[in-house]
Amino acid sequence: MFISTSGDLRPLTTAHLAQTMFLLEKSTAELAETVASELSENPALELVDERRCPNCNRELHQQAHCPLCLAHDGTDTPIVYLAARDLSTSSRKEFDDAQADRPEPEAQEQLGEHLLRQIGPDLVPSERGVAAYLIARLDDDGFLPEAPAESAAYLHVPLATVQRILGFIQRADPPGMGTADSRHSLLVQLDVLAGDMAVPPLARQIILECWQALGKLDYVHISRQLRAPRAAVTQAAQFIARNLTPYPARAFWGATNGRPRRQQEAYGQPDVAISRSPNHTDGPLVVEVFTPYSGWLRVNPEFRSALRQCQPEEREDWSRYLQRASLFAKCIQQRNHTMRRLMDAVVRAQRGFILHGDRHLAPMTRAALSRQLGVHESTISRAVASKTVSLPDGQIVPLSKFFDRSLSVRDAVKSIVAKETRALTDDQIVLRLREENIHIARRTVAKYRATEGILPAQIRARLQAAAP
DNA sequence: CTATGGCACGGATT
DNA sequence: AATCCGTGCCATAG
Repeated sequence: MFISTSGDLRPLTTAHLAQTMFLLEKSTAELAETVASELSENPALELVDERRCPNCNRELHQQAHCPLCLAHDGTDTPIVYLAARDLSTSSRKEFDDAQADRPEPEAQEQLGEHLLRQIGPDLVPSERGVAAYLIARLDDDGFLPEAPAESAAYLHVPLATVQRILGFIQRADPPGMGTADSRHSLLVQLDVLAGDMAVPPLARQIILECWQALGKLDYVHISRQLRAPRAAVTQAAQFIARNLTPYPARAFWGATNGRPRRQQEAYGQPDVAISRSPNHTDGPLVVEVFTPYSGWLRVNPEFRSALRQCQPEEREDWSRYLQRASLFAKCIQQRNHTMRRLMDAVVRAQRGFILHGDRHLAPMTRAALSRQLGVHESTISRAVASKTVSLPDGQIVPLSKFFDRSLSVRDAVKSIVAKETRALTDDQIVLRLREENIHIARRTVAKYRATEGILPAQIRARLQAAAP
């Protein structure tokens, strides 16, 4: 219905196919670079700064798409169109806002720089390389998976140097980075904190001697083992829970409170934006597939005619340019076409999820979708893997979330636990789910709990007893 | 005995 | 061909 773009879109050559795949797996940001460099290298390629409505092909001026086509036809047929990133009007502001207080796409790298800046002044020049190496080796949680001695051997520097630098890293802004594990990290954080606030005397001892019991919130056991009053233990444990984090890297962004660490999903600008139609909130969903350029690509007609009258010795080079430009333009077109069809199918299938949340995610596989669209499975996989989507509520999620087989069930588990009055065991949760016509094994509930960061029933019960 | 987590297997998915 | 996922079995802790 919206496929009125000019020409034949079937892959003509293997080169065409290969390059289209190559382009499909790029995110919008990466595509921007590719297009820019192709434009600068290839004089035969031209960017025409003129936009047309992808539905009716009418020329557009200021608007992102033509209002006639937005006036909805059916009820929930999605409107899918290409939009130049910098011209997208509706969601632009929200992206900026979202980006302001959220982790950047390369949070890891930024965190690294952040650390280096802090400790830089303390280092002699020869130590900077060591510091950079150590920081680069930190994992997602901020731990150093290898022993300092290993790093020292690898870098051919004295162990003492490594230890000195690690000391700086551990005391830098998100405190406790560069330690071996959560336990060491907590101890370091405690030391840092002790500088400017009162730390319960028991806290350190509990972490040192009752690590396992602490994880299980078993205060009775701890107070017996340390021969300390219950109240003091509880107070110390609460201090730990409130002020320290077992995963130092994650504390870099956002607040440290909120115990079941809500791992907020963090991405930069999305590759696709889904929003409600501005006029009819019940109407079709509006889907913007972003392109990194405005206008469209084609072979420069002047270049083509110049070819006829150029010098013979230049002819070969020129026609090579020409061919390459036309191939590139076709591939970009093919990519955009595939992305539009892909998003159209996805949005049709997942309308409920988009509007009403995780619970309504319909099971959908890449394989089935590839059959529906008549493309190869790997095409879908690649296209899905590197893209993010912003939803009407402003969340930015990876496109792959639309293919999560267990999301809706996990959400059901979450809400059952959230509503429970007494802590339910996994078996009881299985029964509750059965009432909602969801049939899964007890073992699976346990797995889902784990991935959602929900504690086992016994510990939840203990928490409930302590809290009110 | 009950609740839970680890390991590993088979089947589906990518 | 490699990976992911749901599940059964078994060991462990309380």
